[in-house]
Amino acid sequence: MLSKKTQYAFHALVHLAENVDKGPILISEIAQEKNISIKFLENILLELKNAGILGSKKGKGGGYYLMRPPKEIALAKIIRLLDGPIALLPCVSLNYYERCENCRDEAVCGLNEVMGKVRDSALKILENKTLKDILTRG
Amino acid sequence: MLSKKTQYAFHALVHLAENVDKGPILISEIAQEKNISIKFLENILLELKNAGILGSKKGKGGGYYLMRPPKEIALAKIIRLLDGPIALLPCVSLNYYERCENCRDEAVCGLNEVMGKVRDSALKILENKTLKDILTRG
DNA sequence: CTATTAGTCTATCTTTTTTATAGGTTTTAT
DNA sequence: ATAAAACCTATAAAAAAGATAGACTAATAG
Repeated sequence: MLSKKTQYAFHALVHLAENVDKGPILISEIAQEKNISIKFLENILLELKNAGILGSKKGKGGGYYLMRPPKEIALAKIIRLLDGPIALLPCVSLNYYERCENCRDEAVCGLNEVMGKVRDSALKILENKTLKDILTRG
Repeated sequence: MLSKKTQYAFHALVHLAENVDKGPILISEIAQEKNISIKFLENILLELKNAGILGSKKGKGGGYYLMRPPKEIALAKIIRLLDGPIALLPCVSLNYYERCENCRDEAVCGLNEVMGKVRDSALKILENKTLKDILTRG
């Protein structure tokens, strides 16, 4: 499961994407709209900003905004940033690989092989779907 | 990521599957072979037994054994038992569903839709691949 | 130039989950 | 009887998740 942090990030990003035309959006507005603790959200948005995904403006008329169009922000990027590995096992993670401590040889480990396939099938979606794809429909 | 508990369970089950012909297998043998804390493993095997996946025999000549042939034990079942939901969000989980607290209507939530697809693609593999498919190859 | 607004930064705290251990109990084979 | 081995319950230790606090900095309006 994704952490609350990542779940909140997605909802916040959706709100920002749905209001791109309105200039910077207040943290407090997002918090209220999406039912998220404002202080917790503050940290999350800051992390997204430090990763170059969001920009911000201080003072009156300030707030947060997307640095790129929604269709250029892949879901996988957000998950990896806030939650870490997408793979189910460290030994099949592309970005957070760790050697398996419990098997002799990963090259012939069937678990490794199957979990690699699960990772691929998840990535096929998460690398290609973007913020644009998760906006409210209808 | 799967918990250590679930990872250990898979490795233990593989060992049991690869030794089905040898009668009951000692916890201590599995622990040594797979490099797992024996006491931790004890709890895990007990849980698998209580779920009907393993059987056991006490006293001399005792140990654990599979209750069904490896090809009838789906990976999804093990994960759900020890780790809980396979889905990335509570609101798309089939077995551990919880309503989304952060969106107005799941029926039109794009995040819900995409994460549902990720769940389906993972389940397509995890429901169909069994213990037999993760035995050491070659 | 000062008051207000709003993000920035860092630290801490609480709770929950994960991982692991301890130690006695029961069952079974010999 | 004895020894082997699983059973059971409790607890502890460590890590991660979730949340909050408060002082600081930058921008804007007047």
